[in-house]
Amino acid sequence: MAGEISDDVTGEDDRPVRKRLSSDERRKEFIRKSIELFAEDGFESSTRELARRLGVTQPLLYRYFPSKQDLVSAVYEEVYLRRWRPEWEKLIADRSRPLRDRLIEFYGLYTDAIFHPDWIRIYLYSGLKGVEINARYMKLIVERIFTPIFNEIRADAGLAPRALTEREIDEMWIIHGGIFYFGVIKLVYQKTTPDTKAVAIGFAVDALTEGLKRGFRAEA
Amino acid sequence: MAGEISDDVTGEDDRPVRKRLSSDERRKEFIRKSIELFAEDGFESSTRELARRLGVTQPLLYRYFPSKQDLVSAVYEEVYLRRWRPEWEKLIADRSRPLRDRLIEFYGLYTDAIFHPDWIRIYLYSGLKGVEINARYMKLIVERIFTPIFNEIRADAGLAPRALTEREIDEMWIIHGGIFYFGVIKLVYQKTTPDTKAVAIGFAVDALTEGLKRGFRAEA
DNA sequence: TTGCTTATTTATCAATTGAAAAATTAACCT
DNA sequence: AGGTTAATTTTTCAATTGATAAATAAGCAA
Repeated sequence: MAGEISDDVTGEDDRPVRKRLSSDERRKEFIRKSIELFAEDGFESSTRELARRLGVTQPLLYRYFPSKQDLVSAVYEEVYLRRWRPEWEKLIADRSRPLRDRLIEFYGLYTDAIFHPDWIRIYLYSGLKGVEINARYMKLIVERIFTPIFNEIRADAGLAPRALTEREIDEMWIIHGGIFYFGVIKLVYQKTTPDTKAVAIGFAVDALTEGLKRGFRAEA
Repeated sequence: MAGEISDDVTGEDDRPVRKRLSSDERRKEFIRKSIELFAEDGFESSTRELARRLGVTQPLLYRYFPSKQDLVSAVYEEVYLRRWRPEWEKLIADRSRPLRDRLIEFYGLYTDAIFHPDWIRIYLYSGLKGVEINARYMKLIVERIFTPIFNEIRADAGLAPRALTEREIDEMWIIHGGIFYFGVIKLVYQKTTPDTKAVAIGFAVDALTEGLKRGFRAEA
């Protein structure tokens, strides 16, 4: 019941657990625990439950966030943007390696980043709540992931680069969404192992590559 | 504000709108409006808002459902089970038609049934809430959809029937989930047109068929 | 019409919610 | 040590929630 205030302190245990945190640290703690809590129960979780889990009182929250909605927004920012790795784009475009290897490695890293209950659940919750940051994230996927992958598949097929059509974006969503949905099933509903993930990614990458190339054949 | 009690009455407007409903009708009305409301705002929507939309008072709900949770359960039943069409399975297994046609038609019908905001949102909400009916539904998909589709693809490839491996189930989830996720994007986040749906389904069906057959090649 | 059944409303509760204001106290600085 | 800053708690509110009990009235049967 008591004493669940902090996780790992200095290592010293003769000194009592640090009680007052700096403004910065406390704010981060609120966000960190919120991610955990919102992932479990949704954004309707109470600020009192959040405070209880942090071992502080509920009104303290309002020293750091003007309203609960501001806390929710901070959680969005953290969940969506902090896990994005700019190097993913470089990996996809690294033509010194076979395309299939690159795509499999990219989706391995990408799913390592997002196949966590908190990420997936908050993504779904925020999508359901109709938040605009969700749409922003999807736009990011199209621009920074679909576009380079598409370029590489074109190049690999010996074809000139060109922009994606709406139809091709939809097709890429089928596969990308399939991978995401696989994560939802394996994570939210049951357990998963690294190798089943790898197998699924291999299947998806081949389906994407073959599927898009099949479409290219119809071109002049 | 007032008078949003019923949809279409007799046509007479001098007579006040029908107020009392039979026990059966009222119960159905509660479920019907709940689906609408829960799809919009999630299961945390208040019973008062529900009553307001029906033009009745809030305690009336408790004549028909012992608790809000019972109403939620009734909504699950309605959403999940009422839309399932047993003839889907027959369609998939009808070998008088080319396999690709059958699969495309099946996914056309299936998505016609589930690509509605209420279905998709309630499916996601209930999944996030960790309800067991969601897991039951996924089991239904594997048994009544994946299994027959898999059998047909085997037969189409001239191979003997056999049970699905865990790996093949995962692979089928990638494609099936991709179609579902496509629906989520097109419906929850933007609009869609029938032909973009057909194109996406064609892509997915080919990816599934080719992908599974590719796996079969490794067999003895 | 009269009377009975039951669908519906009125009135009310206790618990929980987000939030504000004021009091307190831990920790840092000189 | 003493004094000051600011992190934290105490106290408190009004609104909203799910739910109950009793009063009312609509519609059917006689």
